[in-house]
Amino acid sequence: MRLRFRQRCLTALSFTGGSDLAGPAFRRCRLRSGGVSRRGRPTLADVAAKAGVSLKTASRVINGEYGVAPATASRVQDAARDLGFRPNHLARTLASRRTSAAVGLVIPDLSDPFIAALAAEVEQNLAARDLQFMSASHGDDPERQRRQSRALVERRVDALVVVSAPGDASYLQPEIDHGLVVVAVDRPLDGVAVDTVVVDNEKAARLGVDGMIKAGHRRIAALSLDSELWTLTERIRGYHHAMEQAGIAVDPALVRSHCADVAEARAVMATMLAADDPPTAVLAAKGGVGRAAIRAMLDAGVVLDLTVFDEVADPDLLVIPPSTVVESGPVRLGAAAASMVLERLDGLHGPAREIVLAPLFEHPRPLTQVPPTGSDRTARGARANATARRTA
Amino acid sequence: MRLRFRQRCLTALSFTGGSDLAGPAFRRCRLRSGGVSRRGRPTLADVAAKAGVSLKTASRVINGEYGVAPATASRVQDAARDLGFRPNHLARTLASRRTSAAVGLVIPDLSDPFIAALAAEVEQNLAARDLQFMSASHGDDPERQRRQSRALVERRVDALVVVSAPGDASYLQPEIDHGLVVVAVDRPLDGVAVDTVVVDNEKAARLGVDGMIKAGHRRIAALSLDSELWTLTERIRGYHHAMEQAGIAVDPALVRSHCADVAEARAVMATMLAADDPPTAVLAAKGGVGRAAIRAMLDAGVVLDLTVFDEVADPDLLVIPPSTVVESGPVRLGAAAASMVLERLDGLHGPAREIVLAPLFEHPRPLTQVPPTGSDRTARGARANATARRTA
DNA sequence: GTGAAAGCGCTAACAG
DNA sequence: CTGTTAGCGCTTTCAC
Repeated sequence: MRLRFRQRCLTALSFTGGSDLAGPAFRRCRLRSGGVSRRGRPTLADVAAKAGVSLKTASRVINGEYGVAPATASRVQDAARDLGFRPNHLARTLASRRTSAAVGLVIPDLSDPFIAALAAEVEQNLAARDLQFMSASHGDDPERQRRQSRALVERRVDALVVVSAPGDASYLQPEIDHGLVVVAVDRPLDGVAVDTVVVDNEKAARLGVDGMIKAGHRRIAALSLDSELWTLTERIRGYHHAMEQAGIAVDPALVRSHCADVAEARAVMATMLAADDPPTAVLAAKGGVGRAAIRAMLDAGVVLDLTVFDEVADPDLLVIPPSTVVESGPVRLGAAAASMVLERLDGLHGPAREIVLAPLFEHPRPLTQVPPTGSDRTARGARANATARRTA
Repeated sequence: MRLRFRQRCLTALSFTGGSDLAGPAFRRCRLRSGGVSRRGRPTLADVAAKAGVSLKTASRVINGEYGVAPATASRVQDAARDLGFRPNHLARTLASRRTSAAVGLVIPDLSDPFIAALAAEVEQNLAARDLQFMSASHGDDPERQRRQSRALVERRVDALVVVSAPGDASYLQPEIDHGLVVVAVDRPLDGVAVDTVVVDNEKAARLGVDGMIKAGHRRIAALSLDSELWTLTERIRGYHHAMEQAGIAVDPALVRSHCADVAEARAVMATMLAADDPPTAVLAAKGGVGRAAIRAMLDAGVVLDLTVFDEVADPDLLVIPPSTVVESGPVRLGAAAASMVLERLDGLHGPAREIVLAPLFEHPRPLTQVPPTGSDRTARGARANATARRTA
């Protein structure tokens, strides 16, 4: 096959000499000769000339306007086809004083499946309205977010959908004043009042921890990353609320909300499990942290109840499935954000709107019911067998 | 916190009255008054007027050119800041006769983690060169791919990176002739000779199956989806080659390369497992199909050796980890594609280049060694215990 | 039915 | 150091 593939490729039309770009500045080297573009794209004027009509007539045909004799129209169409004419959307936007029909997506990182799912949904909803979609990643760096937003504004996007990095974003206010539509999704945007769609992450964590408390757990660990991310801090707040409401004193040794990375989370979990008084259940504030906890449990040979967030891909197929999965639902977030954008673009005025979605819960595995007797049960007491369960 | 969030949002600067867009056509309603744009963005002319200088001087300052008196320069800068001026990249592109500094990514679906990882890598490499990135999904529909490509060309992207739908793409040839850089990644592009970076999928499958044969398997099933996708058909070819080379007659009952979807793949696998003469190992040509096979094994209470593709997220954490994972490596594919684009944009001429990467192999679980005696071993004979393994 | 002229927001030569 | 004149590729008046 290796061979076949090579063949197919190399017997195809020979390469036409490469791009007409040269030098790091990508300057077009366009040599005019006789009034028609040498290389580079033909213009509407070229088409008009070839068809022997005026610019305006050519324009009418290309835009499907009425009032052109059929014969003239087809002459123009032939010329356009022969020349490989493609209308220049940039010039069109400029001349028509219309908007660019493009929307920018400012996100942390496209390679995160949660973000990718959200982005895909936004794109699909916008594509249905012929809006082009440009994305720019900021890697949770506020400064990069600012630069990326600026770049998109300079390209005159009609709207910005933002999954924001932490930090102030009031630099967007002037753009909003100048008519830019901004919608915050998954995380609120600080310093500007814009349409927002988020999930109640505090409640999500609170209910998750509550479920574990109801199952009899009292020693519940909480793991998160060292980050100012709104979603993460909300989840840790939810943990504390749930414990407080249940009248359980939080053991500081069980709360590590500032792990540097996933590897540290795993080590921290291992240490907790090896301690005299290990937790019997865990809240992991982020997908990767949850998987780190699972690895630590695997290493220690124990199975604790576990609440994780946004474990998008088949949590029930994990060796130790989490007992509770909280989903923000990237698809519904993306869909809601897209529809807010469209409404604003359609002329909706009025104050910033806020949608707070309820978190979604899944239980790939039933919680281990911990008998309410005694309070210093060990991790080993809560052990369960990973192979005991079976999925539908 | 629910409360706190509301507060923070609603006490922020009050919403300024919405976008300046109205009606479904998104036409700007821009009322001029006294020569300065009422709403809509200020132009360089506005800045120049406010600073009391000519257009060209303002332009010089905005572009950081030399030869402007410091006092003049700062007056212009102040004016620009006060007005909230942002250069119009579209107009700039048009006037300067330079390229748009944008690259289009034409992909099947952003929500696929493999594609998302590839896209993220392309974006990152291009962003480092200040190239804006636009993506467009085609959902493996050739007609949509054509439309999306056209839309990107009309926006005058400098290059197109394509993870192609099946089918002819020779409609790109005129664009290439007009200077568009096109790079195919992960899957070759039919009908045009362009720079290409793919993985040798035939070899990937062949080696994967070969490994299972070497472990003693003879009844090896192959599962794939009903699709013309190059990657999938290559993998099925690889399966047949491996079997042929080993002199094993392929049992047609074990090859189902045209499942309609993942659910059907699961059912097919279940049927195979329940048959008198079940397979002892499986090749699943795609991530989702692999997980379907795992579910079927789980249902049947057996663990067969399994080769899967592109199981990006922690295959070792699956209940039944595949014995072999073949990775195309979305990151290296994306990086290679990006660098090919950059080289062409930097003026590299010459024939289409082809990079064929070797597949990457991982073994989350050692293969079950099947004794070479007898040939009608049942699935039950190859059973293993999922809990016996432990990961590093 | 068709076309000429003006201009979108900017840069690119040239002059002063 | 600064300004003037063209024009990018297209749409938009408004006239023929």
